[in-house]
Amino acid sequence: MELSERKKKVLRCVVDLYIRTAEPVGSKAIAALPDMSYSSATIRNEMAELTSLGLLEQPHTSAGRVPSAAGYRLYVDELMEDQRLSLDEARSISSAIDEKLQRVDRMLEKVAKLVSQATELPAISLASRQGQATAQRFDLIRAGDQSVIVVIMLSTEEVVNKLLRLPVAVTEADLKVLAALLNATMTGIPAGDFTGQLLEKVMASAGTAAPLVPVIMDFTAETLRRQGSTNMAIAGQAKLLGLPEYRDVDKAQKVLSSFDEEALRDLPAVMGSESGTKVLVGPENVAQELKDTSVVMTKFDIGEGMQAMIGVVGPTRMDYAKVTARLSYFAESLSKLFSKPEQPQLPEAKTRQEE
Amino acid sequence: MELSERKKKVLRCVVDLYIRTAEPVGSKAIAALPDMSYSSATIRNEMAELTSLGLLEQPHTSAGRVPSAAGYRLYVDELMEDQRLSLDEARSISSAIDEKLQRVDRMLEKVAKLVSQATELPAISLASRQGQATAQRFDLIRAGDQSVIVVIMLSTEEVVNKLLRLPVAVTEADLKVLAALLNATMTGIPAGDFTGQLLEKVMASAGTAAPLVPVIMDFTAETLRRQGSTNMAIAGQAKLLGLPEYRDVDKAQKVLSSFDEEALRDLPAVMGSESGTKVLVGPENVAQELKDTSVVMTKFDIGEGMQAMIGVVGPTRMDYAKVTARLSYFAESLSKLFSKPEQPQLPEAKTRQEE
DNA sequence: CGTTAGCACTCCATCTTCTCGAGTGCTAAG
DNA sequence: CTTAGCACTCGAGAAGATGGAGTGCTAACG
Repeated sequence: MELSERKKKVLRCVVDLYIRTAEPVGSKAIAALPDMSYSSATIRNEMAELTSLGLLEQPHTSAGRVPSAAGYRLYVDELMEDQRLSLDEARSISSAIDEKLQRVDRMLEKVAKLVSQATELPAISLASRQGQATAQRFDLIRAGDQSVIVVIMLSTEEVVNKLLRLPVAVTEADLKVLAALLNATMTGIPAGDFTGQLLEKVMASAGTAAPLVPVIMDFTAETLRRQGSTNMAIAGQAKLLGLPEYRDVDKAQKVLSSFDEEALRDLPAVMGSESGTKVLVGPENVAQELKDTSVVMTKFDIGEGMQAMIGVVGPTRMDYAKVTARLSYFAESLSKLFSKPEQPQLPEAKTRQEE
Repeated sequence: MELSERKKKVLRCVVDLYIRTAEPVGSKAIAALPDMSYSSATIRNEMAELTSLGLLEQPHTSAGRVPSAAGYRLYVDELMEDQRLSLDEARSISSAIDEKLQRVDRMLEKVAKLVSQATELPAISLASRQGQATAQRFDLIRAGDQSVIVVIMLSTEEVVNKLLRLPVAVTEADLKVLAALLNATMTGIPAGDFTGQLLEKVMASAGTAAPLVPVIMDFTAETLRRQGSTNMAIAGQAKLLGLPEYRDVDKAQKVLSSFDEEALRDLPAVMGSESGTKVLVGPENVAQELKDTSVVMTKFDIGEGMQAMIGVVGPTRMDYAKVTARLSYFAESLSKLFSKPEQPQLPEAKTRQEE
């Protein structure tokens, strides 16, 4: 069923206005809008029909209308004007991103903070790898008589290390042998296959350096497991409380608690595998706690088999246009930043957008 | 001026009760307490005097009494019964800590979460080093024709690494020379001294590997700077909203915002340098936002020149005895865990306490 | 002299009632 | 098809009424 142009226009106005004011909007308010050339009575009729179509709702008789979940859906999918960032905003965002982002988790924190600032809502950022990581190469550095630094290069191109204290002294020669052994036996093996069996096999050939093996294996397995898991960061939680719909402390607490818990872990599942922005409107939502609450998430690739998502959590009436615009811009900038080889730190080329 | 025993007892009861109920306590409630052998009228007299001494306050005539900041102070300093952990609690806490805590920031997150769970309040954990870190040793590992892994061992005994992509190919020999050069010139130097001058000097001697030098120096300086800074983690923010005093959204928001901002950065300064537990009661507090709010922080050493702090933020009427007991226990367990060499992962010896 | 019972008084929290106004749906005229 | 007009609905917020918890004071008690 297709809506008339006028109905669409009215619906759009209702949503826009509701987004701004957070209060039910009446026919008069719509009629007063600058580019609305009908009287409030006409609008009323249209609104009545939109209501019976399930796109608007009335909190009670004689209150204005509020968009229903279906109404938001339609708005997001069809009616929303895709709001470009102004030049200023784009500039300030990209200069913020430019800073060197060292490690993944630091990066996530930073990004979450930026997104939160840009949207004035709580923001989530997460990154995960698809596929199993394996160790690709081991190096052992002798850091003293009784300490060794283990450096492991992973298939994901990430490098991890750990300083080990030993109860016994080891020689350079020991380490050389051990490193060769590790590279021969423990590379290319997914986390799941680090079993007691493998341990025994490796230790048997390890000679004097045998006591080191279990520790290194533990560390490796742990690291690989961690690689598979999802990192995430949240910022700007307090912003939620500034919004009128969360003046109800109970509601706010539910949402905030769902951050603490692992409830958000399965966001990636909900998002599916395609990149792009998804809007989860109110009841369609992931966690039960998040009625009245929408989640907007953008998924994108950051190279090297990693996927990242950024998103915000806010009231269902949040300004979707603004939020999605900002998220897409962030996503784009970030994936550019990451696909670029880290090394030649070229001054960011002209990637600005028109206003 | 010294209070009579009875006054002390009354004061303690008022605070205890207020902690539990979050409501002004009346004379009758105190008199009804099991080990209170006076009538409500007597208690009333005592309370009136305590009020005129500034230790209690009345929200208004004909409401019960509430401890004043000074009252809390006295309570914390003298009256509080130091509440030992029950055996069960101690056991559950130490088993939680036992898990391997890999990196500092992971560790902080985990600890904050645990503390928050144990106290049912928002918790903060932070760690910082005192003194300047320097690089102690450089190793370069060739990871392919055009990539190198830089491994830096710091004076703090932490090891960091970074994978570098190069625009040019390098040989093992190049790297060996460069590593020697780095170890000769860039070790033992604090972050502040990584100047353009040093860069030029090192590059002059670097030969074919010269292009690598600036990147490594950048990374080193950045790392050292980060070492000096304080890491921190916060958990359980949503718990704040469960407390009656923060049903006032504005108040809650102020406190939660102060987490987001860097307001807490100067907590270390306020804490001074001695180890131990400090209670910052309401108005004595750090940030202006935190009126009505107290902060309990415990500072302790975790070896290798690192100091850590754990603490909670909550209403001034929080259960100080419980909170400090738990914090001290955490602090003790953690500093034990860290002072122990990581390697020989002995089954935790008997460090339980009596009930 | 310290302790306690009794009592008048205060003042907040809570509930009820009332009023006001925004917004609606319907009808009839343009 | 659009618009003006009007009676009607209903919630938000103000105003008022009620009850009870808690106080301070006084006087009696051991």
